[in-house]
Amino acid sequence: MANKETVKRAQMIMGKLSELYPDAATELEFSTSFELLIAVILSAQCTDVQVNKITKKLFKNYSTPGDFAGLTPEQLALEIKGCGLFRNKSRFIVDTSKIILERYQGQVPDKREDLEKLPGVGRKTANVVLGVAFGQSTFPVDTHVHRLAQRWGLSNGKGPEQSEKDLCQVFPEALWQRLHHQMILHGRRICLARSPRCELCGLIEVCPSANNKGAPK
DNA sequence: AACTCGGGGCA
DNA sequence: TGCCCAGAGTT
Repeated sequence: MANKETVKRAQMIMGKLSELYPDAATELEFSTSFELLIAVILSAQCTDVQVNKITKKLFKNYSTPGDFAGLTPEQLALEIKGCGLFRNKSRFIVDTSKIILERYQGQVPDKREDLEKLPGVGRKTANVVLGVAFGQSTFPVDTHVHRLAQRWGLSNGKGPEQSEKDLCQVFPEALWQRLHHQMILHGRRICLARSPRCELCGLIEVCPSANNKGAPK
């Protein structure tokens, strides 16, 4: 359990983030849970804007797990160029579509254990799908969220799963999805991985790592 | 634990 | 023009 100081700092951070990024939410556009799943797989190491361009085009020609299961990875690779890692992603998507078709009657599973068995779906992707498509309370932790949790002293550097646990302890459940997006925005714009732009940061009074004083990097 | 995939975004 | 990834799988 987090100590009192940590909880208090978390509350202040939460307040600042809601001022800085009041409307943060997923930018992924989708009309079915399957389309969301594909979009999230495509979004690895890539922006949501770029993913939206690709999925929009893609789903004019293919829309169901059956459609994608009928493709070869090489065929699909041609359709999803532009979001990076396309050979891996096309293989993941074809294999995942086959499994959804054969094992889950064409429906995207809504249980974590099932989602995480799908090729290309790890903890972070499963958390996004569970949260956005199925309305479950999850805190997706990517590299940005993990890094900020360390710098803010809300977690102890034992990997993203530990960050997820710790963040869920100190932040109210109703705000997990929003905080996830707020932290991603802040991580990309201000709290950069290599050289954080503390001079532009609105959380400088609250951050134990601000300007490299003390605390985790 | 380190490596791989890849084109967009940004300095 | 070079560097870093809005991750997950493999070795």
